[in-house]
Amino acid sequence: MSEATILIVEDEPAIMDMIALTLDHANFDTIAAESAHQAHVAVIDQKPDLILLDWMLPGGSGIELARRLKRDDLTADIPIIMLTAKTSEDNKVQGLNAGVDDYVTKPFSPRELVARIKAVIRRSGGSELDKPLEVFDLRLDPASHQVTIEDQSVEIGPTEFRLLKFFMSHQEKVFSRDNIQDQVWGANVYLDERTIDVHIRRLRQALTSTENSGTNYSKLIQTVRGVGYRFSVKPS
Amino acid sequence: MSEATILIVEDEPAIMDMIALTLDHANFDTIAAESAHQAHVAVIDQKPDLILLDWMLPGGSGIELARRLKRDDLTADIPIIMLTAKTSEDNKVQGLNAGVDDYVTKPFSPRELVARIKAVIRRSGGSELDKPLEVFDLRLDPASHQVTIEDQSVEIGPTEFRLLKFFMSHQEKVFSRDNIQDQVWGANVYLDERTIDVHIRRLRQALTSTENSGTNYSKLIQTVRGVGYRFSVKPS
DNA sequence: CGCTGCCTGTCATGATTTTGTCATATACTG
DNA sequence: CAGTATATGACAAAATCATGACAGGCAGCG
Repeated sequence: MSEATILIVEDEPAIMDMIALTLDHANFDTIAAESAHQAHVAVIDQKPDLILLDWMLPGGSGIELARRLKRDDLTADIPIIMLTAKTSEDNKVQGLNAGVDDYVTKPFSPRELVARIKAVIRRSGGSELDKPLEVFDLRLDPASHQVTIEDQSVEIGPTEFRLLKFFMSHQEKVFSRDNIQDQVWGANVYLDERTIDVHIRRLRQALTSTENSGTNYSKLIQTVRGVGYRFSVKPS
Repeated sequence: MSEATILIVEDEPAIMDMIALTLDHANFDTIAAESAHQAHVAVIDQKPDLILLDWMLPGGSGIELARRLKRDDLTADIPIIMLTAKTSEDNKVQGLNAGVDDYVTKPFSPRELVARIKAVIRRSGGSELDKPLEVFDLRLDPASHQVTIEDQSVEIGPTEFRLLKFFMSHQEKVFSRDNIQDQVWGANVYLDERTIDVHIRRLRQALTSTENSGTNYSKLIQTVRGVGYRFSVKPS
C-alpha cells in the first residue's frame, strides 16, 4: 500500500516530473495540478493527504490557494508544504500566516523533500486524525474504531461510523446532503438523496439504542429543514 | 426555487432534449444553445450558473468557446463541464488547460450528470460569505444555519431565515416588496404582493417569540408605509 | 458450493412543516 | 371620515422528512 497521496501543484513541467518521480519512488501516490484552480478541484475530489504547493504559480495564486484551503473547515487539516525559490524570511512569515505547515526551498534534494513530507504527515496525521472525539459521554475512537456511550460499546455499522466521525469533527455547522455525500461516501459516488436520510436515521437509532441514563444522544444530530443536517451540542 | 441555471450547448437535438429533461427533473433551469455563437450570447445575456458544453460543435470547436469564456474576466468564473464522446486523455488535458472544470463522457447516466453538476457548483460557490451577522443579541450564523437571541435558539422557517439574512446584511435601507421578492425568492418568481407581508409577519413573530428580557427584536423590521420595509437599528 | 447473516441503497407511505393566498381586522393619511 | 395600506388569523396545497420494509451484495462458515 502506498504511504499517502500527495497533490503536487507546480506549473513547470520539468520540476513537476522530477518531484513526481521522487515521490513515486518513495512509494507515495501522486496527483498533478498545474494551476491553483486545478488544484482546488483535485483537493475536493480526491482528498490528498498532503499538498506540495509551489509558491510561484502563474497569477501569483499559490499563497491565495493555501489561504483558501486553510480557511475552509473541510480542507483545513490537510497539511501543506510550500515550495519556494527564495529563502527570504518575508515569504516564510507570509506563509505561516496562511497556515502552511512547512517549507522546502529550491533547490532541494529528493531526500530532503521526502523527509520533510514524512515529518509533516507524522506530525499532523498521527496525532490529529486518530485522536478520539468526545462529546459528553459519547466517545468515538478512530484508533480502535469504536464508539462508546458511558463506556458502553455502541453497535454501529461502518457507514454510520464514518458519518458520526464526520459529524463529530465538524460540529455546529450545517451540511447539505450533497456535502455529506462527498465527505462520507467520497466524490464521484452517486447516491439517492434520500439514502442519506436513511443513514442518518440508522445513526440516530444507534445513538439511542443503548439504554442509557437520561441523555439521548440522537438529539445531537439535528435536521435543518430545507438544508441538511447538523451536529450540534446546543439544544435546538 | 430552482437549484441553478444551466446553459446547455449541444447541436444534436436528441441529446439536447435528453439533457434538458434530466436537468429539468433535477430542478435546474435550463437554457438551450445550438452553436458556440448562440451560447456566447446566452452567457452574456442570462449569466447561467454553469455551462454544459459539447466538445464536438459544428464549425468551431467547443474548446474554442471554453477558452474564450475563461479568458474573459466577466465570464471566467462560470464553471464549465465538457461533454465528450472520447475518453482519450488528450482531450482532458487540452480541456483542463482551457480551464474546464470537469468532464462527462458520453454515454453518461442522468444521475451522474446531475451529480457532477452539483459537485462543480458546490466547488465554485465556496466563497466565504459565511460570517455570522449580529445586531445586539440577535445573531444569525450562516454556517450553522441558526438564529439565536441571547444564545437562545430561535425557531424560524427557511424563507424567514433567508429574509432575515437579507435584512441583516442590508441594514438601514428600505426595500420595496418587489425588491425583497427578487432578493429573497429570486427573480422570475411571481408572488402575490401580500405574501411578502405575511412572511414579514412570520419573521417578526419569530423574533418576538422567545420570551426574552426587554428588547423586542421585531421592532428592527420597520414598515415604511407606501414603500416597503426596512431593517434598522434605530428606533422609528 | 450453498447457506446465513450483516450491511447498503432504494422505495413507498405516512407524518410534519412550510408556504402562498384569502378574507377580515386594524392602522394610517389627508 | 373616507380611502388606502398593512397586519393578522385561518387554511389547503406543496414540499420535505422519518420510518419501515425489502432485495441485492458480500463475507464467513459449514
